[in-house]
Amino acid sequence: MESQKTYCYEYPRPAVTTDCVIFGFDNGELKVLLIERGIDPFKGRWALPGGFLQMDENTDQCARRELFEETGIENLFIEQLYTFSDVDRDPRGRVVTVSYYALVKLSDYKLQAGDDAKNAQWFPISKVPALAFDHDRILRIALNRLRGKIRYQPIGFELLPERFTLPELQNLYEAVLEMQLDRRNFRRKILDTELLIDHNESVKGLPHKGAKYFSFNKNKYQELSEKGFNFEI
Amino acid sequence: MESQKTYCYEYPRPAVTTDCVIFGFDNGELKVLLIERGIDPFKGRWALPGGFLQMDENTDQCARRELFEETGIENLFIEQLYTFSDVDRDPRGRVVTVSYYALVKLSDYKLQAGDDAKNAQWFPISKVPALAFDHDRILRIALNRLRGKIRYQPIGFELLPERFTLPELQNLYEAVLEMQLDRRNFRRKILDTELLIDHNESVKGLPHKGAKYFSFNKNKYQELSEKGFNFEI
DNA sequence: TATCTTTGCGTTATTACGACACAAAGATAG
DNA sequence: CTATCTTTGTGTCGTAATAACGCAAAGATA
Repeated sequence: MESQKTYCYEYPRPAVTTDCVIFGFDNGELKVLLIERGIDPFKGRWALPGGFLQMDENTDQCARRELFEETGIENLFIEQLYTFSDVDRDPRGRVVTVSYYALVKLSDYKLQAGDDAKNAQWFPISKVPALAFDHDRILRIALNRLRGKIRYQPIGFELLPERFTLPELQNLYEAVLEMQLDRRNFRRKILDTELLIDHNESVKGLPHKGAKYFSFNKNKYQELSEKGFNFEI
Repeated sequence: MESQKTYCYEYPRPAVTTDCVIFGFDNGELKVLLIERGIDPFKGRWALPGGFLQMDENTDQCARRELFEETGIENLFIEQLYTFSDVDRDPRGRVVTVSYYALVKLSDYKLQAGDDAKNAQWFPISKVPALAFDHDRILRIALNRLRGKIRYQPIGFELLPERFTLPELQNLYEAVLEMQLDRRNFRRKILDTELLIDHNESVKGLPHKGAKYFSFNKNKYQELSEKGFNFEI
């Protein structure tokens, strides 16, 4: 039985999808969430979560919806990345994809990823297998964007729990940027922005001095941004 | 007579277009190329040049094609900007547009713009009228991108003739960034990059000292980029 | 009480940057 | 021929940002 094709147009149209590169930070490693494809094409291969644009939503809403459907994650940092439109990028036919990248506080969602019927898994960036479609390329571009952006916008905090220590923050930066930073200079730069709230409480139970907890002062950042302040590491 | 609708799909699909913000620099002013719409919707209003994606081209190719068809301009700097997909952005129906911005050496194309059947015109940024569709928003975002990018990538040269003087280059930066720069510090920063080729020839026929001609050393920039060099003004 | 590891705070040398002074070039006016 | 005018081209100098590094304090263990 042939499927009904009820939506007709004067000129041919590509299908439009969104794909999302979801970054998380855990165990000192930058990770990305991938989904194992259950159907052809690329059955059994890992791919970025994504899906088709519906007629009553824009691509931002589509990306958030797909993300929620496939992982249960809501209300996270998400930003448009790039639109991929090569003629042969999908063997099923002409598909244009608007890609996004998202940052997840992994501490909040550790349990839910993989709960879904679909097989979802966090991969350390260095251990990502060959992906379906042109998703390797999308991931590479997302990574470059993240590396560029984390230096001059305070998006790193989106990857950490609400409360974090300076060594944790530095580990995050070192993992994302793949370079070593001087502990004392990093500390000074971050604290001089006055964007961290000091909780005057330290990590306990370690065999050495525990670091103090901080959290990011979002309100103050917005104030300062409006006055022309620029975050930079 | 109803038009034939011969392209049918199982699910509804948006139309996909590209729109392009074309910047030029002339007479000390940053300008943008607009096209007067000859048909509804927004008949008589000014809009960004653009058109529908064809099935045998990607959006980059589409943007370049449309640009050539409407203005005769070829082989210029062009870069994807952002994809706009709000449900109501086009009164004719669901249209997703992949926007681009382009930089033109106006000196090369002064004559051709406006040659076309369509009415094309260069507008100084400060004198752009209210545009059709959401093109105001696209222009605003393009301008922000240009302002951000010109500071850390040598794209300003794409707006100048092959040979230019340092005062001309500075005028360009001041027009784009809308701020005054110190002549001597600007000079030092630019020359210290060693990316300019000195032609040892000066502007003649002025009632004062003429500035020396330079041109941008594209090869050297690519060399240096690969070694991790970063341009910055 | 000594030891060990990590955090937290400081200093110093070097470099980058902004503000500014002044000479040189090329034309014009007397 | 000389004075003048405008713009280009070069140098200096004080301040601010940055990188490199020393050392004490905290918190646990032996």
